[in-house]
Order: sequence, then C-alpha cells, then structure tokens
Amino acid sequence: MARIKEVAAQAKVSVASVSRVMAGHAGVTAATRQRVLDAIKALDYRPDLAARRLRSRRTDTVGLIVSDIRNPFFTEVSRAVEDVAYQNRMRVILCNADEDPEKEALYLDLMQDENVSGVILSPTLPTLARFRPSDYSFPVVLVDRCDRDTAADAVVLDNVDSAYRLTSHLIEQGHRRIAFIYGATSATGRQRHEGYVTAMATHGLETLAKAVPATVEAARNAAGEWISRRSLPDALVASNGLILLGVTEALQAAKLRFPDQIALAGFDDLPWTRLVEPGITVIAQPTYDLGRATIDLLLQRIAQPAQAVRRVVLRGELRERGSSAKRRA
Amino acid sequence: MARIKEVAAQAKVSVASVSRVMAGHAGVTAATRQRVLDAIKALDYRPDLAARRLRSRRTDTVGLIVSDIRNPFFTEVSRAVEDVAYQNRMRVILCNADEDPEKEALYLDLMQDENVSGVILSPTLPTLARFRPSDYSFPVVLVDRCDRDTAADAVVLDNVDSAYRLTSHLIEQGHRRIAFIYGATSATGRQRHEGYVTAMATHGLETLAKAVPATVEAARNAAGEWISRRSLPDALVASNGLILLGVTEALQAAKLRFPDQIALAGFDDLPWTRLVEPGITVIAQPTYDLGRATIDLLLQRIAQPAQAVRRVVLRGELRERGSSAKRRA
DNA sequence: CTGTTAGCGCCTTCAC
DNA sequence: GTGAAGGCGCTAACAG
Repeated sequence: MARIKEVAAQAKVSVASVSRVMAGHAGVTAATRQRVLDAIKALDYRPDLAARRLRSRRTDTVGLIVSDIRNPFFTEVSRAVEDVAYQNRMRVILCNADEDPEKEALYLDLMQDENVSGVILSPTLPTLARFRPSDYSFPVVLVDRCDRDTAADAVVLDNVDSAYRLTSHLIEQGHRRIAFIYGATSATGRQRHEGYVTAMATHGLETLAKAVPATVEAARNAAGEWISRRSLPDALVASNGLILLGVTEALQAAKLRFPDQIALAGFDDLPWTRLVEPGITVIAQPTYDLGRATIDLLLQRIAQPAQAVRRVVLRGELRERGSSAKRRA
Repeated sequence: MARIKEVAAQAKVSVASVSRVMAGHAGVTAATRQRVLDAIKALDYRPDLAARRLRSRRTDTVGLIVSDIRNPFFTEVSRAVEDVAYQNRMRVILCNADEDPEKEALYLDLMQDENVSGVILSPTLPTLARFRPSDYSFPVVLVDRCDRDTAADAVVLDNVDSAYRLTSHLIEQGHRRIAFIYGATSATGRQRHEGYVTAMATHGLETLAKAVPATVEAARNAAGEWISRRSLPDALVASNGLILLGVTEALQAAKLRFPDQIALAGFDDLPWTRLVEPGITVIAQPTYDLGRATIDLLLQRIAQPAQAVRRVVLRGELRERGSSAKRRA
C-alpha cells in the first residue's frame, strides 16, 4: 500500500502538494497537479482514511439509527439515505434500535464515539421526550417521529391530517363505530390517533382506540380481543403497516370478511394491501422521498450548522380500495 | 472532550498506563488501575477512535453489501448481522448494491479504503463469477449466493434441494405443466432452477422456465405474458419473495383463482403469503439464522484468518398451504 | 506556488 | 510495574 510520501517522491513534489491536489485545493500549477495525479495512478495510491480522519477531525460518516429495520417503511427510508449519502461521499453506519430506548441511547453514544458528521434518528417516545439536539456534538435530523415542539430538524408525514382524512373517508362511507389501533411507542402513532379523534369528534362520534406495541403480534392479539367481543366495530383502522398486518391476520383468523362484516383501513401502502381482496384502503407514505428529504436536510445542516431549524412535512395520499367500501345502510 | 493525556494527569500516571488499563492489559497494579478507572470516569473520557484506528491499524468495522435492501430477505439478514456485530463491538457500514455489479465493485473498493475488518456480500452473478477472495485485503463471507466451486466462506440455503422438494410437492399434488420463474441476476435463482429441472426430469415432465430481473415489476410482466397465452400452465413457481409477489399480482390482475385455475408456490415465507386466500405454499428460509451464521463466520474468520474455508448450508422448510392444493383429476 | 514542519490522539516498544 | 518517546499517515499553518 502506497503512502502519501511515496506519491510525493514519485511526483517529485512535497507531501503538501499531494494533499492539496487531493483536496481539490486551488493554488497548484496544472503541471504539478498532473504529475501528482499521474503518481497517484501509477502507485494506485489510496489515502488512509483513519489518518485523514484523525488529522482533519471529520469522518464524513452519518449514523442511521432506525427504530425497526423490519418495518418496510424504514427499509425504504434507509435505501434513500444510503443512495444520497454515498453520492455525497458519505458513509452510513447502520443501527437498528428495535424500538428500545436503551438501545437508542447506546447507539447515540456510539455515534459520539465515532465522531460522526451527523445522525438520522427515528426516536421512540421516551427518547423523543428527553431529546435535546444540544446534547450532542453532531447534528441530528429526526425522521418519521417528532413532536410539535421538538426543536430539531425533522422530516415527517402530515400524520394528524392523514389520519383525519382516512377516518373521514370511512365516516363518509357510512361507517360509525370506527376503532383505531395504534403504535404506543412513537409520536407518529399518537399523532395519527389525534387525527382520528378529531375526525370522530367533528362528526359527533364516539372513539374506540387502543395503543399497542408496534409489532405484528401485538396488533394481532389486540385486534383478536376486540373481535371476540360481542359487539364488533363497523371499521378498524391501523396506524401503520405492521399493525395493519396484524389486524388483517386477526380478521382472517376470525374468518371475518371485509368490507361486508367489517371495514378496514390503515397506513402504509405495502404491496400486499392490494393483494388481499378486495384491496385495503390506505394512506400511502412517500417513503423514499421522506428518506431523501431527511438525508438532504442532514447534509445541509452539516454544511451550514447555524441555519434555522427546519421541518419538512410530506403529505400522505389516500388510496381508496375495497376494504372501506360503503356500508349497506 | 478529554484526551488520554488529561486522564493520565488526573490519575497521576503516564499515558502508557492509561492505555494499558483500557486494553485490559496485565501488568498493572490494582491501585494504579483503580486510579485510572476513576480518572476515566471523572473526566468522562472516551478514547478517540480515529486515533486508535490509525495507530492500531484496525477498524473493528464490517461492511455489509446487500444486493437489494428492499427484499425482506435481506433486511432480516441485515438485522441479524447488525445484532451480532454490535454485540461484538463491531460497527456495520451499510451498502445497498441494488443488484448492480458496478455498484458492488464500487462498494468493495470503498471497503478497501475503509480498511474494514471484513465484508459480508451477496453478489450478483457477474461479481460472483469474477470473485477471488484473495483480491481483497479483508476477509469476505458470501451470503445467500455462491457457486458450488466458489472458494470462499459462505452461508446459503439448500437451494437445489428446496426447489426440488417444492416442485416435487406440486407434482405429487397432481400438477404436471409446472412453470418456473426465477431471478436472472443471482446464483440462487439458478440453483433453484436446477432443483426444479431435476424434479421435473425425475418425473419425466417437460420444463417451462423463464429468467427475469429480480424485481416485482419484471416478474409481474413475465407472468402476465405467460398468462395471456392460450395454454395456461397447471402451476407457477417463483424463485423468491419479490418474484412471487409479482406473479401473484399478475394472477390477480388476470382474475385467476388459485388453486382452482392455477396452482402457485414460491420461496420466502413472507407474511402476506398467508394472507392471500387460501394461502401460498412456500419454502420458508431461516432468514435470521442465515444472517447470524454469516456474521458468526465472519467474526471467526477475522479472529483466525488461516482457518479452512467453510460453507454453511441451512435447510429450507416446505410450508404447504392452499395454493398448491390437489388438482382435480 | 511550493516545501517544511508540527502535530491530530493513541499505542507500544524500550529503558528503568 | 511504570514512564518516556517515537511514530501511525495525513493536513494545514507557516515560510519562502
């Protein structure tokens, strides 16, 4: 492995010039520049990143702390982050916090140790509650989850609105007893719950909601309990894709047909929601765009640490399908 | 941020002793050891990783180059890798090659620059064909995809066998004209195709196979073309979860009911395969275990670079569901 | 415009 | 058992 010294020797210049050429720094003759470039190519020189990072005190690395990598929403966000980051010569360190606040804290610590240039985080509720950007030596951009008053860059869906629209749609379809199952570990679940509550209240309807851990199993069990009661709701709404899956499984296990016996709707336009007859009505999230907006925001923040805190809100799109069809009066 | 010097000063010892204590090195008095530990705690000292890496010439970082992060198979593998890696004080750099050989090459290069301790790779066919472990300065463990004669550590499913069993199952159910749609970009698709061919040959049946890019869209189109022909096959088999999804969508678009009009089966026990009535028969892959075996192998290889090349083969499990049900003779 | 040089923070011989 | 000192490979400040 060639070192910068050898490149300098080969090009008959000083190491400083080599460094300057690599940095794309101005103030180098075209001639020396070329000699350096030739030497680099001739020796197949690749700068030592560890040395560079030690000296320059920057890592060009971003940490991606995702709350549940199995959730397709986050894998798509990760894909966007990965794409854009590498296009900008940044590395991505992947961390999966598994909806566990302790793991989140651990990973944030790790990021400190790694001296990353920035972090993307989708915090659980406890972490979000404690979250102060100033606690960290690196910029943090929140994705998917943040409170109204969180003083940090964030990219989120219009959760309240989307849930409001989804619920209103069900009401318009003639459903009245609409139940809402939502993730208890995230601000997102809460906000969607809020949108649901508002929509119900607007129409003078009683709410019927349950918070569950954001897993397929928990949702399946919760929905199962509801189903086994004597009085079935008219409709069930799930606050995200994982929960929607659990609910759908429970309905199927109980041999309940939608929309005939019960209507169904939820968040996240996963491929299978079209496959399950007659299709499930959902709010589609622009997942890739959310991810891209997040890493864009982070890169900008890294470049300009002092710029004003920003919040990007993307709109969810209602996709009506058979599962929410009109109730026969 | 405290430095090792300050810790040394605070503990009234030399930096060497601090370093020794941190390394858990023997030959330090319990007394000094305690003083150092106290100082570290008092100053909240955290060693600078960039400096340590420069000095020690090791990064304790593994690269994870996944061929398609949107494929749930790989997200589950990633989860396992992530889990185990961090438990072993290793970082994970995530790369998504998107089934693109050029990106794979790019990322492998990057891993070289990063001086990673090791790499996990699920190569496309072209990359696999060229692959020589000795081309890299770090150990590489292949996951999901490798040839019989690839001289590298690898963790894979028993692809040929599983496909053989799946196909045989369909034959036993009375299906005869069984078509196979498989991913053209991976050794895995090929091997599953081989198992299919063998099973068909064993029973003296003609094969009917098509290779497609490993995406939902490509599979949907391919299946669509097949379906629109005059003579429908008895059954369709998809070589992985993405392709199975595309095929299922095509069948649904054509309003074909399974198993009545056509039987269906595939690889990857994704949640939705149970949801689509009457359930799709699949080979379930032990995805998490595959990932864990892979990172385990890599960590062992890092610890003992000279050990013999190993191959771990995990067995796929046939899960019979309605979609492959007996053909009415 | 180019070269010399002083570290970045840590580990690790080497003396004592 | 402990400390002093050199150097990992690079960047950047300073001279020239």
